[in-house]
Amino acid sequence: MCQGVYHRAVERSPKTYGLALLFAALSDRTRLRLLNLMDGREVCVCYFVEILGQSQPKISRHLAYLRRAGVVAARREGKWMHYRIVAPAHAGAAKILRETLTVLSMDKSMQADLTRLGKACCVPQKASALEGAPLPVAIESVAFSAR
Amino acid sequence: MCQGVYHRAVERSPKTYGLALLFAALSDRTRLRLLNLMDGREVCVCYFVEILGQSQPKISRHLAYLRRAGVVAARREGKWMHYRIVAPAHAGAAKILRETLTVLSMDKSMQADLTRLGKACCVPQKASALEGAPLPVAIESVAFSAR
DNA sequence: AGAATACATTCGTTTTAACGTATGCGAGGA
DNA sequence: TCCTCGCATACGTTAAAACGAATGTATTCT
Repeated sequence: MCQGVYHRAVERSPKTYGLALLFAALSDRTRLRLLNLMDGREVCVCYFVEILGQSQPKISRHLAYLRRAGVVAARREGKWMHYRIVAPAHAGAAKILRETLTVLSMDKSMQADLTRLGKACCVPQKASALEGAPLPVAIESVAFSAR
Repeated sequence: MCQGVYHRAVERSPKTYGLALLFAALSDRTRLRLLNLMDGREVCVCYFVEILGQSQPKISRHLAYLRRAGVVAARREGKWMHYRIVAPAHAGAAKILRETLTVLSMDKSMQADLTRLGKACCVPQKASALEGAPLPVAIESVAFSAR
């Protein structure tokens, strides 16, 4: 408990602070990379760790931040946790998030992340850490289709 | 010197970090209010202090943050400093900033700020602190017209 | 039941942000 | 020239973010 901007946002003025909350969630490169990977699909945590090449607790903490900000939701499937993007309650925030995802999709390094996700899924033996992990699943229709 | 996200952004990876930088700039309610007031016009600092009802150093520091983030620019006119929104270098950031301004314009508290700005300009004697202060000037054509 | 797997959370530390207060500085005005 | 005004910046404090490392917790496997 006690998460900086998040907490200040929740306690104080009701209006527009939801927006500041969204922006705080988007103000970290790791979180932007996670969101980009989740754009249009539901992804298992182990893929994030593999693709971003960063520690599992770090990934998990950033996902928790996004979850508290109302930007993603989690679903358990056996041992695995799947994360997906959800539309924020604030309609304006939802618009901005969509715009952001579109902008991210044009970034070269973000495209590279997606490429690596594709490779990790098609050639799982190359990433031994992903043996048996459930593949990312497209969820265009679920909640927050891109574009 | 040494400004958190800003500095990390400048030093590290070249790509997409510009976006995280923009989002950091937008992740504060006071800064969102300032940007909303500057949407489509150039505004003198004294008006920000008057309208937001917050200390001058606080306003000034937030304006400096926005300036370092490449979101606003300042112009001196005698004793007064005028601030205006400029398009960020990153094209995607510019799109998102425009979207954000549009979303802000629909917020009730942001509209209230603009109303108070209008009143402060038309009835300067009511706000004695603004005697002689230069009026905000529309700058639709300059750099970053809304919508 | 016990071990292993896949994540989440906690702890302690370092970095950064936000703020009030005080001070500095440039541009008129007396 | 000194003084004031409008604003920027420095200082010190408090709160919060980010991280590595360690630990906790479901779930599955044997």
